[in-house]
Amino acid sequence: MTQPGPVPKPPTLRDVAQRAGVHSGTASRALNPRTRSMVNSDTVKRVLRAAAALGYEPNPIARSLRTNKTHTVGMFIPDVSNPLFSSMVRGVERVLSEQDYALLLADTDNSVERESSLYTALRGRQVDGLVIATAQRDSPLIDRMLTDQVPFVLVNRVSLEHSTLAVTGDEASGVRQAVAHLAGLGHTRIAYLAGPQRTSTGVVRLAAFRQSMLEHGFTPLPEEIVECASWSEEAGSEAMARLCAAGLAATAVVAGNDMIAAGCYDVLREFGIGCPDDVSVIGFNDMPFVDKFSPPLTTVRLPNRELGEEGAALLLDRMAGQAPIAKTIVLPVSLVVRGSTAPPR
Amino acid sequence: MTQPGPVPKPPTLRDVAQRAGVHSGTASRALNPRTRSMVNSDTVKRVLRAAAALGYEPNPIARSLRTNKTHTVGMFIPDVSNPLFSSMVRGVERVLSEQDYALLLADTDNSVERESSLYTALRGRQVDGLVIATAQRDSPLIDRMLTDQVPFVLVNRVSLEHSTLAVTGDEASGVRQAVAHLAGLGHTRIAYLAGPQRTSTGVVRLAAFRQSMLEHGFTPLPEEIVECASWSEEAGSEAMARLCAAGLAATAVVAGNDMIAAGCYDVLREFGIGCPDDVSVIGFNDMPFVDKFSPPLTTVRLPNRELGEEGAALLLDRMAGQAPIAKTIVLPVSLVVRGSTAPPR
DNA sequence: TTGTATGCGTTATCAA
DNA sequence: TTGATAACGCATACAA
Repeated sequence: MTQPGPVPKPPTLRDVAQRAGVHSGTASRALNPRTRSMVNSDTVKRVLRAAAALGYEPNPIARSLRTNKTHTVGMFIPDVSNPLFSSMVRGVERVLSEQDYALLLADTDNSVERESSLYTALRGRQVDGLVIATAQRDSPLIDRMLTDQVPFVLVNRVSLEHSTLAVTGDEASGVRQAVAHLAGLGHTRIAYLAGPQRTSTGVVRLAAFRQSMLEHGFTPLPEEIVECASWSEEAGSEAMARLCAAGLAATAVVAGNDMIAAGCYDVLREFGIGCPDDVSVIGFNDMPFVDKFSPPLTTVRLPNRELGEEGAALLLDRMAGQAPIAKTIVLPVSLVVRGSTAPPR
Repeated sequence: MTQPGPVPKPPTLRDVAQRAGVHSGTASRALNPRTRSMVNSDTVKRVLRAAAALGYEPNPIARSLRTNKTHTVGMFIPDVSNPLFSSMVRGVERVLSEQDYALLLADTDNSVERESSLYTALRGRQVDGLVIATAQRDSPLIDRMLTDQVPFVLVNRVSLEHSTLAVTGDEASGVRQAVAHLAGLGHTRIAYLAGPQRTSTGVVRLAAFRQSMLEHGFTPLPEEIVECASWSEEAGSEAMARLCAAGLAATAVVAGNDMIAAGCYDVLREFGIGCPDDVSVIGFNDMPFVDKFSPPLTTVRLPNRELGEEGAALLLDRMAGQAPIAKTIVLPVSLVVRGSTAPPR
């Protein structure tokens, strides 16, 4: 059994310098790839060898204090436990870790207050940049980042007020594909269960729906477009119930996302309305297990993980001064046709 | 339109001290609750006022350099995009942020090498502690943390070799409840689709299954216990197919987790075997949407978020020197009975 | 090409 | 109770 014993202090730059027989400044230059050219290649070799022998790792804290860079990126999301966002987190984390950046995660819980206090905390920790996947439209976050001049990129949302770096799925195309698919099946009366209009995604999708309907020459009745209180199953149920109560004449329903579609399923079953026999349903996001629904859900797949990856890459470029201040990357989305859509009868 | 303009440098301790007419050392003591008692209460007031006026925020980098504490905790998980883990992350993040700790997330992707290099990276960043939710049994991670004497807590797993801090669901009870439920319905031939035995969870659940069967006086045939290559739907399908190929005599199947159960569903359908009519199925985890399966999946619910919360709290205690070095907290689990289980016919 | 010196913003030690 | 001063480990401007 090994004794606990004190942990030996990690070697510092000076230890390395001493062992290599040079001064710490030289060791610093030799170790830093960017300044390495300033030093004799023999010396470089000696320093490198000494560093390796001692198992030297630069102390990022000290480095940060000196350089004002932390090699750390913060990410704001409403809720990690939502698969939609966790996929983005995964993408972000993956790209960052490849470049030796660390990810500081902040769950805002959809609270603007919490977002604000977390922002202060992250700023205090001197994150070099921020990935924003929260989409509350009334949040002052973007303004604050702009005045603080901290590099950031919006993921899965855009700003209507400012031009910024952003990576987003082609929401409009997704909605268009959904409507076109239904139209192709012969549907003409299509209802829409919109996500909350206080979120960026909510308004973008709804606008795209209206536009798509127009393009097909369909004119949805006002009561056939109902806004959900949140992106949840419960809100979806509630909205769908309202739709049914109003006397459902539509033969198809497009839901703002899969959660809402799931709520929709519940109400359909409750009312004894068959899917897809009586009404077709389309969701959004292609969340895990929606292919196991009965019937399996037709839905629009967003490249969430890629969204995160592209966002992180863009931010990294920006922080390196390689990217413009504003630029929007739009990633393609695809309709995944499953069993919840069929011709109207 | 406001001009970009340079961002004013944030005020430092010396700015505060100057404004309060004291020395920076005094200001430091006045600001720090722990040392505040050493300073005249009038002076404290002056300093506090000055700090507030300037909007002073201590620079955590400088503080860390001095104190060797970063107020940062790292978390290792196999995959954030798995709802199981993302719930834990949420729990951890929640508790940490309440105490002004930040969470550094590290996705190991089930790779021991990646885990190792991420560990080096996080150590370098001087995290004050670690939450470990990866469960590869052959990983040297625990040994390294032990020798490095970095505080850590295991979540959703235990170490068979060392005694450590750990928070886990009552896996054995979960399995027992599952088996008891099936036995109560009249099943006597129960098969088990085990998770990979290189994971801690995999072995714990399998052992519990064997034990539970024994307690009921049931003796599963060797071919009725099959190990899946991973915790995935595909692996579940494959294992279930093997079970069927061997001539399925069991009337019920317990799956190592919900993913495996989902794979099981696919094969059942393929073979034209009815669930729950011909065979009952039980999963593990109660993942989102398993209630939407057809039939809705009976499963064991683990308090994943609470696991994360308790883990973080325990780690915080430990880091404050308030918790013992080794202690296991076991959280209760519950069986959620849905449509995939019924009496055998 | 290398050495020297200084400072990043804090906390802690030692005097006063 | 307060002030002065020295680190913490690194990067860099300047000198040699």
